[in-house]
Amino acid sequence: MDLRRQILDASRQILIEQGYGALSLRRIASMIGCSATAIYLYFDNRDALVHSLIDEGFDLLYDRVASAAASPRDPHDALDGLRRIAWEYIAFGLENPEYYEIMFLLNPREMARFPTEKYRRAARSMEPFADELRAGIAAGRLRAVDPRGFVNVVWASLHGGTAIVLARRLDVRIDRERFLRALLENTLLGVALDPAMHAEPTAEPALRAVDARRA
Amino acid sequence: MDLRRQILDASRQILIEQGYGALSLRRIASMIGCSATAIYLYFDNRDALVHSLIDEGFDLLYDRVASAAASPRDPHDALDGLRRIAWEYIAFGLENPEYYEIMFLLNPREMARFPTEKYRRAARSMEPFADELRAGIAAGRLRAVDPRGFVNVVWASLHGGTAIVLARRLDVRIDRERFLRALLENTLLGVALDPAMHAEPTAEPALRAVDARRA
Amino acid sequence: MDLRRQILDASRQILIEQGYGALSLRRIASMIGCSATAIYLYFDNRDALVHSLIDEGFDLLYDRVASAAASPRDPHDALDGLRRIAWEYIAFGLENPEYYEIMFLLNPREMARFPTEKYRRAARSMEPFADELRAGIAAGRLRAVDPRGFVNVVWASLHGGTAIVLARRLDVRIDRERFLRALLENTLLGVALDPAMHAEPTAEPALRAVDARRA
Amino acid sequence: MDLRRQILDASRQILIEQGYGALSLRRIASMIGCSATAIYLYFDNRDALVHSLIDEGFDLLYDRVASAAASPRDPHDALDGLRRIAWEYIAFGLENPEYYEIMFLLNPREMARFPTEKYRRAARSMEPFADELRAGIAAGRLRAVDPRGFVNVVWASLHGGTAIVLARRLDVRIDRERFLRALLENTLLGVALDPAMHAEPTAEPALRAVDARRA
DNA sequence: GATGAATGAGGATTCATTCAT
DNA sequence: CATGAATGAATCCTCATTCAT
Repeated sequence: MDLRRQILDASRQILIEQGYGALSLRRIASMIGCSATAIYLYFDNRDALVHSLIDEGFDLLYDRVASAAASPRDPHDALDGLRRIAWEYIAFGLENPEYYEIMFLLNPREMARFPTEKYRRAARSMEPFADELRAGIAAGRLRAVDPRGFVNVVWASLHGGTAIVLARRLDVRIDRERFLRALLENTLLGVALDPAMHAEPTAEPALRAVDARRA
Repeated sequence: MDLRRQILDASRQILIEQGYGALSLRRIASMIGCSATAIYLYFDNRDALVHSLIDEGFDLLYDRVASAAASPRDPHDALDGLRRIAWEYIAFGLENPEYYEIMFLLNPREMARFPTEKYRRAARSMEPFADELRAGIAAGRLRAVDPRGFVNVVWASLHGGTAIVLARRLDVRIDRERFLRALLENTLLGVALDPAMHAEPTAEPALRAVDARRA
Repeated sequence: MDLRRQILDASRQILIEQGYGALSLRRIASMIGCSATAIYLYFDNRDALVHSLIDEGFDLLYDRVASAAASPRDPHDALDGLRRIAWEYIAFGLENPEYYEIMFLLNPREMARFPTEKYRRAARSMEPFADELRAGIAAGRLRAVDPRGFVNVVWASLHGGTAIVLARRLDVRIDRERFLRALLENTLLGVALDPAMHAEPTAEPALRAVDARRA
Repeated sequence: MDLRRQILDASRQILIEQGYGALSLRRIASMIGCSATAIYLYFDNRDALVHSLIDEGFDLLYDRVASAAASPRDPHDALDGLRRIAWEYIAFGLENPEYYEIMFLLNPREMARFPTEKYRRAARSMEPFADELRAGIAAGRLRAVDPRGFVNVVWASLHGGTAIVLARRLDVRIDRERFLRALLENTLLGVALDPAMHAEPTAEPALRAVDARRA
């Protein structure tokens, strides 16, 4: 019924199945079963449509990350909060490759048409992480580092890991979850007071879900 | 004269100036001044051309990284070798955005036509790093970790940092070099025996060169 | 409030600013702020709308020409009346390029859908001129010519001059007003009893106004 | 065989039969029987195609006018040369309405994309007339007037007459040829030494040809 | 080796118009 | 009186690719 919603969903599906390059108005229309011109009733043009998708993606990511930040955490594990937030970021990427693609992987040239400012919202996604970090430092649970700098460092690591997995560039013999967990743990070392705390990673529920879906 | 060479160079130039989306045979041909069909004499099709570029890129990257691994290092700094190699990877990405784009940033769906195996060569690029790592561990200069796992972790970090910078998604107020150095130092923490060794980052020559070129 | 009026006015404005090719229902509607379908409540279709504009234009032109014919004239100048009327025609064209375009310049094929008869009203616009001419001949102030034939000759001249100016095809080094006056004087030679009466053209108020508006 | 020639000819035919607004690449292609994209092998884009047509038209017009200027003339008729040249202009317009349309009648807004300079060639078409005029004045056969100014005046008249006829806006009860001849004679009055020379117009061969073709 | 001619599929977008409300 | 939803046809144009030369 809600054609606008249908358009956005069809776009995401095409993104998932065929990639950004295949996201044409015609294809969207034929997938929905409406005329290509109907899309113009809801979006000014193709870019505006992608734009809306990007906005949706950033909202979704922020909500997930923020809710992870709001969830209860292990009081005996100083890194637990950071870990949960970081995992949520990764899980978002793996569970919503179509959003992640247009939000973070889109060819820099392709996205030149989109207002740079929009992409700054990427940084906002890491704010809950920054808050958690500052709180930990203030409470003396975490090593004192420059919060802003460290947030970017963590973001880069998470992004790198997510991108590599999504692009299926990881050696098939490597267990994805172990890889991502090792990446995260290594990254968080920078604020860990006691490196000895880093035990073997256990099964990560968020990733299990992704695996199940993909299988 | 060597038309094949000209084609590849023109392709790279288009990639640099206009991005992957603009890489069309027609454009390549008109830039060189030959006919579009002439390209088919040297490449089976458009994909094969990109393929060759990717191959070249991987060769180039490997050479740089390998030569960094072969260069003399500070005997008093256990991380010096790893650092040099890692920096070389980053520098390659920043200096050759056109190669890096098709090698690592290309939309996963777009490149579905390329043999996945080819992309495994990405891993090979990190072999010199792995060698250095194993040597360090064997010599007791580095903390004992699973070399293969750690290499992937480092790769993810480097890739994330490089990708963020290339996509110009880093907050403009953040100094790029400091960001990348912090990222690298934080990543190498995992194998550092003595965390106290991490001093303030100094100017990084490789990045200076990139800056100069971009300016 | 009067939507019909608003539609017509918006159409004229689009005609002025963007030309006939840009006169689309969608554009009209968006300029007014109503729906495109609303236009169909007042006009059968796009053609009918243009039709109405043409009608308006012919009415406007006739009124101006007729009022020029009714204005007092120099009793010592036998051509004064003809001159005033002719100038009014030219001034109408230059001041209302949007009307003039659809009335007289519209591609003959484009307007095939409009009843040819409508365009015959163009001739009616010259009737005051014809009357003046007949009166002058009857009074012996003007050379005896076939009125109907001469009216068409004058019309052709005026139209040619107006069209050339509106299409901006006149060499920029040529003064527009002098050009038009020379054209008019030359045309009126045919009914002038004494060619010596043709003095230097003085400033023409009607054109001054147009100039002011365009500047 | 010569597709470029075919494209131009088909374009002219569409122009004649359906007008400028109907001149689309698809229509051209389907008329010829080739693909629409084939047109791009010979013309950069639609504008360039029209451009070529305009160039052809101006060349054709100039050739005709120039050859009229070169033809022998009645030594006893001071206006004979001017008359022949002017008629040739009119005849060109009536015989080649498709050329005349894009050269002189094209909507001013539509042709904004074409270099203004091109349209200056319109003036060049009147040069043979200007030469003849100057020669006549120099020889004392014609009344001394400002040649440049008078040329424009004549051009405006010819253009007006031609445009009115082509647009079929002339009252059907008026004989087209008589109308055009009257227009021309009246226009040439400005340089005639002896107004008494203007006899009844005789049949004009050029127009007969047009009539025959149209019938 | 290299080219020119040609194509079919597909790209985004605009338009006038209809219909149910 | 007015609208919103929707469409089909049309617009120009770009692309990778083929084929005969």
